[in-house]
Amino acid sequence: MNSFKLVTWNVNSIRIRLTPLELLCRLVNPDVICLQEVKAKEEDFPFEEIRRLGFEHIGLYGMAGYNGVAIISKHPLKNIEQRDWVGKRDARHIKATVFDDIEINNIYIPAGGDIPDPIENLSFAHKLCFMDDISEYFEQHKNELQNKKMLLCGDFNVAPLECDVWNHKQLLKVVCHTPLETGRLDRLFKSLDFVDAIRKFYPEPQKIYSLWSYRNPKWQENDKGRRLDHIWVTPNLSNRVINSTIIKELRLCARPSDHVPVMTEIKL
DNA sequence: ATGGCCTGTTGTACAGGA
Repeated sequence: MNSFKLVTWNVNSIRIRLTPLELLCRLVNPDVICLQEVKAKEEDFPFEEIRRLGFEHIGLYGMAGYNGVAIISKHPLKNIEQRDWVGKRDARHIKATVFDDIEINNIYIPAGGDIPDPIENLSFAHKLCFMDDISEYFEQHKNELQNKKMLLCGDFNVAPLECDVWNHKQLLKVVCHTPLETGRLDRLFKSLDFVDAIRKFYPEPQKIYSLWSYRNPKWQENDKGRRLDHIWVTPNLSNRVINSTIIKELRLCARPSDHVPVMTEIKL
C-alpha cells in the first residue's frame, strides 16, 4: 500500500444514508471517511453496518438529532479525541491519527442561519466565533503543530473563492460567502499555511461545487451550487497529494444527501 | 429568486439545515 484515499462527506443522517455510503465505497473505495451531520447518538449509530463495509475502526462524537461527526477507517486509528469550541458540547469536531503520524481533523463548522449579521442572528455570531476559536488554537499551537502531518477537512459551511459559488456577486450577502466568513476562513487557512488539496486538481477559475440545495428540484439543470466541503493539508503533505475528486454521482442516487463526497488521495 | 425540501424528534408541528 503506497497511498490512501480520504473522503469527507456531510451525510445529513448516517442512518438513512447507508445505501449511498455503500455506493460510494464501490465507486472510489476510500480508506478513511470523515462524516458530518451523522445525526445520531452513540447507541443509534449503525456500527455493525459500517464495519461490514470494511471500516472496522470508528471514532464517533455523536449527539441526538443534530450535528455529530465521525471518522470511519479501514486502518487503525490512534489518539481519537473530540474537542468542543465556543463552550458548546455540540459534536462538531473529532480527530484521529492514521498510518502512525498523519493526523486527521474532521470539523463541522456551524451553518450560521439565514441573516448574515452577528447582532441580529446568534447562529451567525456562533459561526464566526467558532472559526475564530479554531484559528486562535492553531495559531497559538503553531510551534508544536507545524511539524505534524495534518489534514483538516469537513463541512466548513463557507465557500471561500469566487469560483466556489454559482454567482459571486449575488452571494456576497448570503450566509456562506460573506466577507465576514471568507475572511475568517482565510485566517484559518493561513494559521498553519494549509494547502487546498481539492483546488490543486481543479485550479481557479474553474467552478466546482459540493452542495446543491434540496429545494431546487432542477439542481442539475440550474447548477446553482456551492463548495462548502474541503480537504486541506499541511505543507509537508502537499507534494504527496496525488489526486482529488468531487464525487458528484452521489447527488443522483436514491435519497441523496444535499452534499456530495469529496476525495483526496495521499501518497504514503 | 436559487427554491421551497429533507431529517429527527418519543412527533403528529417544529427546528435547523444552507
